[in-house]
Amino acid sequence: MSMPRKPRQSQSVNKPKEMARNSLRTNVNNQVVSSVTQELRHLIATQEIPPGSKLSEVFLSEKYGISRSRVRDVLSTLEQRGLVERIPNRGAIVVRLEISQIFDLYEVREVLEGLCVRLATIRGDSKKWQAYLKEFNGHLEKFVKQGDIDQYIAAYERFHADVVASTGNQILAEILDGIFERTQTVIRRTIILPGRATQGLKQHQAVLAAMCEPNPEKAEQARRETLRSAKSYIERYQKYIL
Amino acid sequence: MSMPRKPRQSQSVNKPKEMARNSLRTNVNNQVVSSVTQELRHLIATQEIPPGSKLSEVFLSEKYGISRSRVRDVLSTLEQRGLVERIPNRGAIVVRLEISQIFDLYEVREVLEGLCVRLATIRGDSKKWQAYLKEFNGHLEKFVKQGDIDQYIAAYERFHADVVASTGNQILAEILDGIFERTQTVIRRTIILPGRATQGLKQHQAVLAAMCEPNPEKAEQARRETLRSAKSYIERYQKYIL
DNA sequence: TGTTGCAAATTTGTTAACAATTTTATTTAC
DNA sequence: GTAAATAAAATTGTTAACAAATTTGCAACA
Repeated sequence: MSMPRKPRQSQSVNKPKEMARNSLRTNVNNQVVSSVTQELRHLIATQEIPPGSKLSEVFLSEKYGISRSRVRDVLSTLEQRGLVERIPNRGAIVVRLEISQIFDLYEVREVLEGLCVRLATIRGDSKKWQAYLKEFNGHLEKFVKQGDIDQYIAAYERFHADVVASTGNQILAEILDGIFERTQTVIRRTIILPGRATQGLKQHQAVLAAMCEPNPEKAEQARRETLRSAKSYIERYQKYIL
Repeated sequence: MSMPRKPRQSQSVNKPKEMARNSLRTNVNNQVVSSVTQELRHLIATQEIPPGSKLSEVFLSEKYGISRSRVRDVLSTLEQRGLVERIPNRGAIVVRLEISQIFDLYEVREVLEGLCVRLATIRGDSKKWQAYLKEFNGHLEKFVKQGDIDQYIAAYERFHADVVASTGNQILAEILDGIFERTQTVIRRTIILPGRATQGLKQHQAVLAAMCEPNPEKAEQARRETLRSAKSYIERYQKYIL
């Protein structure tokens, strides 16, 4: 009734010119643009570019050697991901997370991460979780006691990525990714609060133990408890986090 | 460390030229672009533009009277929302939802909608839920028995919007919105399956009863049960839905 | 008939120039 | 000196023209 062409039936069997599908020029340019997006996402998430910073179009276009139009595409992406706010005729600035939004994000994160470990327990390989549990009980505990937070975080992030992948749920993965990049700084600031790393480790161990049984519901509950706990730390120490 | 300008301290108290902040031209154009986005989102979500349809840039630019660049902005937005797939040099086509993605969406939806009613029960006005319960027990039941599905859906959507708003969680609202527009057709096709509307109504009544008590956890569990039930209907009748 | 090759037309991707707005710098008046 | 007015510079928004790729139409040929 309104569209130019109806859907096409799934193409004839052999595709004659599949080779040219991803042409050189377009592909290279796409790659550049998405790598710039990737880099900016990272720099903003880690606050290497702090909230409130202005992202100038000409500056970025010169820095990354792409045209201003491409930069605008990047900024649109960042805007839709909630990392940047664009004010008409005044440009793009890195958003500053309100404390209320942090709590909102944690409420959502709690149920999604809970779902995550439940599905991973059901669908993932139990032996894998046993290996992680060993790691968490072993040298990770030492790292935490020694205050080597970076090692702890790195190991945890590997585990987490593995859990998400094990769910086999792409939608879930994407949503969690979006939440993660908005809470990354908060997470890192929470983990260094007094007693938090130790408590967090203990809670992760509980989650892993449930995953090994395997007891999906128990793992889900344990994971949710972890996040409620983190949230209450943020509430208590919010002056130091923001 | 790398950016052109550091964040600016929150402006001096009086803002001299606030009037011109949203200038006419920019504002009008923004409005047009976002209304086109809005319309296309709706047309795709309701499958008035069916999956597989090609969205031609020149066609859309002529139809809506905007330049091709603006159309491309719209298409980027639709792409990021997962409604459209863009193939380099070949254009944008409306995505066809895989059955596995539908299940993924329902898994996520289950926990998020559960969270939703729990928070609404805690934070919303109990009297409001009592009014809805009355409506659901009264003439909505008649609508379902008479097979007046449109009335039923319309009433339910009003209730749902109210629940989401009552959570006061903007993040949750946005994510659910994104999920909703991708599952809208599935929802409408599920509701007309034999016995589904009646069962669904009964389950909604159970949710509302729990919200009236008020018993947040019970409401959450009931809501999740509703979605598991819908999901199993989809599994059983997937041949008729896709 | 149908299939291969080629040129024309269409469509998408990109950029550079222009327009509109905001910001900064300078001048002027008190 | 301070503040308002004004001009210049810088920045964002938009479009139109160009480049590159894909699709289509049409012969030529088996």
